[in-house]
Order: sequence, then C-alpha cells, then structure tokens
Amino acid sequence: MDAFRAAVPQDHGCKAVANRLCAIGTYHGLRPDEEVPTPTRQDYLVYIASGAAKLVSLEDRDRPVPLRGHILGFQFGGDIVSILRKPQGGSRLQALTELQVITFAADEFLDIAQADPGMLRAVLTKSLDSLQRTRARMILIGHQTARQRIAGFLANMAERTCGCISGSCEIALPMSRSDIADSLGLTIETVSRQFTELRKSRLITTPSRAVVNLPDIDTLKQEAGL
Amino acid sequence: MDAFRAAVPQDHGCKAVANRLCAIGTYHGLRPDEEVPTPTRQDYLVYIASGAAKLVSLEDRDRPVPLRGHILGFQFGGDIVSILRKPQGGSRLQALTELQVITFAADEFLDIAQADPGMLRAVLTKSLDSLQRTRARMILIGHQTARQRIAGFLANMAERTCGCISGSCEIALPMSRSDIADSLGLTIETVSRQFTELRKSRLITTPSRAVVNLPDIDTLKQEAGL
DNA sequence: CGATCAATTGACTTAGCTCAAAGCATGTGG
DNA sequence: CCACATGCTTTGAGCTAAGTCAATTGATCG
Repeated sequence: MDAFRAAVPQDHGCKAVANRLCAIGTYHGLRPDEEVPTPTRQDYLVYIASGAAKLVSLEDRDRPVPLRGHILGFQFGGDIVSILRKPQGGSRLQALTELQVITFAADEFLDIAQADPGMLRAVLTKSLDSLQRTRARMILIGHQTARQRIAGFLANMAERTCGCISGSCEIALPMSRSDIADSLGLTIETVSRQFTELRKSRLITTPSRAVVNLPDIDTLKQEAGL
Repeated sequence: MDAFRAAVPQDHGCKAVANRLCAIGTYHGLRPDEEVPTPTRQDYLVYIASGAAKLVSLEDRDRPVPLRGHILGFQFGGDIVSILRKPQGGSRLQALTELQVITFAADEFLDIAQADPGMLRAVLTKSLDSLQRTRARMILIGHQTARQRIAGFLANMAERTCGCISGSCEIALPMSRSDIADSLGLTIETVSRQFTELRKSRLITTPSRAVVNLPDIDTLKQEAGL
C-alpha cells in the first residue's frame, strides 16, 4: 500500500488503514494477456503491486466506435487504478507482464477510508491531480506532432518505470507498437517511423525490440516540447 | 449548490452543508473577459452560479509551450471547477459572458465536507467520473476527425447548456471560433470550414454568429460517432 | 526448418495546417 | 450620418504530416 501512504504528505495513521485495506482486498497473480477480473456488480479499485498492464476501454457492441477497445493508458507497479463497471465507462486491465495486483470493491474501500478523514482527503487530492494530468495530456494529444508524442511517451516511461527524469537510462517497453500507437492516437506505421527517426537523431538506440536506450533524456524532453 | 446536491443520489443532509459552504465562500460578479481572481497561496474551488467561462492553462514563461495558454474547456452555470495554484498545473477561469461565481479555498471546503462523509464521498465520486469523462474525451481527440469533433462539441454544448440530448434545439456559443478551435486541437480555419460543411449537410443553421440551430441532434451525435 | 506474427520500410493519398485575401460586423471620430 | 479602422470570420490555394495500402524483413516457436 505504498502508493496510499505516498499520497499522504504526513503519514498520520494511514499505515493502520493500509493494513485494513489489505484485509478486504484480494490478491491476484496474472500472466501476460490475462485480465484482472472485471467487476459486474460494483466499481473496483486495483492496486498494482508489481508488473505492467494496459487499461483498455470495453468494446461493447452499443458503444460509440471511437471509444471501443482503445488503450486508455499504461499502469505500473505502485499505481492505483479505478475500474468502473459497465454503464459509466467500463474498462478492463490487461497484464503486459507478470502482474501482481490487489483488488477491492470501491464501496468497501470508501467505508474504511471514511473512518480516516485524512485518508479520504488524500485520495480525493490524488484523483484531482490525476484529473489535472489527464487534462494536460489531452491538450498535448490535441496539439503535438507524432514525433513530440513519441518523445514524450518515452520520457514519461523513463520517469514512471525507472524514476529517471534526466540524464540517460534504459527502459523496457512491455507493450506492443500497436498499443503505443493506439494510446497516442497514431498508427503503428507512424510509431515505427518515428522510432527510426529518433534513432537517426541519436536520441535513442534499440538493443532489442522491447528495450530502448535513452542516452539523453533532457534533449528528448525538449524534443517533446516539455 | 445544486451541483453538489445533484452529485448525491439521495440527498442526506447536504443542504445544510451547502449553506455552510456559501458561508465560507465569496461571491464575485464578473463581466466578459474578466478573470476569477487566481489564488496564489492555495487551491480554490469555484462554483459557477450563472454564465459561461473558459478554463485556460497558465502561460508561464517556463512552461512547456504546448501547455501554455490553451483552452482546457468551457464551464457553465452549475459547474464546479477546481483552480489549482501554480506549481501543479495552474489555470485561470475567464468569463465569456456576465458571470456569477462563488469561490472558496479547497482546504476550508474539505474541512467542512469532512464533517459529512457522504458529502466528501459524493465529491470523490464526482471527480472520478470527471476523470473518466476526460479520459474518454482524450481518446476522442486522438482518434476523431475535425468534423466529428465539431459535431461532438455542438451536441455536448446542447446537452450542457439546454439539457437537450435529442430532437432539436438552439444554442448560444459565447466563445469565439478561436476558443473552440483551441479546445478541440484544431485551427480557426478548420472550425470555420466544418461549420459551413455542417450547414451544407443541413445539420446546423447559424441565425447569427454566436447562435447555432441544431434541427437534429440525434444525427449530429451519429455524425460525431457517439 | 517453415509458419506465424510483429515490426519495418516504401509508395501513394488525404485531412488538416499555413499563408493570404476577402467579407462582415462593430465601434470611433469627423 | 458616413467614412474608416479594427477585429472576427469565412473562403481560397497550396503544402505537409500522418494515414492507408502493400510488400519486406525480422523474430519466435513448434
């Protein structure tokens, strides 16, 4: 429950709450391509203990086409994801690597969190932040070129998976090109071309298909317009 | 405080809270182009009593260019907006019409809301919903054509300003073409061209520059891929 | 060692951007 | 009241980034 504790600047009694949370949650171990069981009766919160996953919008028949089966984003160890049940905006969480998660019903979570006002407050703050970040990303997607999006994606991955915000680092890309393309609103071909462009510009090297070396994160960020 | 009450399915004692909120809040009356005073010391929540406004990201010198001074969205009577102070992702709320708002510090709000767990819970739910909607919109922006975005924008406006989700209706567009363009990640020219295209398709008529008639919202939505 | 699937590369098309001009309001001063 | 200036909006003519279609290469796995 590190993420919860991290969300609270001064940890005032959250450890106890975190333990209570673990008590109501269920552990799941998943292999690549398997899905975190989708709730039917109520909303769930998922804490990702380790591994990488993609959040995909449901592909209901009666859903607007552009919203069907698209990648909403990627999640990594430490993240908390809310999985809402169907009517509102259903989504499923699919493992990209070996994945360990703890799931619990949102209602039960709220019942417990309510006991600790600071806790609930922290979660609210966290979700408002999340909203702000998503908004920012929306603007980017609306105004950035393909190259900027890819550069930004790689810089973001470096930060989220290795905590690297500067200098050089090597990151693993557990998702396919097609997943990347979809999440950025691009095509596979364009993603591929941008990778080779960045390679030519010496901003990345690709030792293997799923590994990318970022020799200069700062320039990469600049390239992304950040 | 209708919006707050609306957020709670069964109103259990929120009216009292709403009154308390009004007590800690400050009323502001603004004319077009004026701004809701930007907080420097803490985050603020703004309840829009009446009128229309645009939420604009700050244009700090040291901010990534694509995030500078862009339209994050439009807000109307009944909406609640969070204005975060600088470091996180500052934004300002600028009146498009005569605007009446009540502002209060987020901290004070949380102090009061905490007393009523159901209330805080409702707000959390509301903000999670908001996150989901923003995510959906992000996908759309990444995958929709100019025509779909404009059609979707108009349908959305009809729903938010007159509550029309079907049939026909006439809406006012208090914002400029350039505001619309920016919020959708398009250029003014493209917006203008799409308006004339929709006019040719008999999906809209424009009695005046700032007024649009939607004779068939259902087809419009279909056009938007919704 | 093929067979299969993902990724890359190439040739072509096109939606939307850029640049530029013209149309239309609204307001101001003579 | 008109002339003119100013600021939005519309329209037009290329141009370019990214999408589409199609072929090739490269990995992985029975």
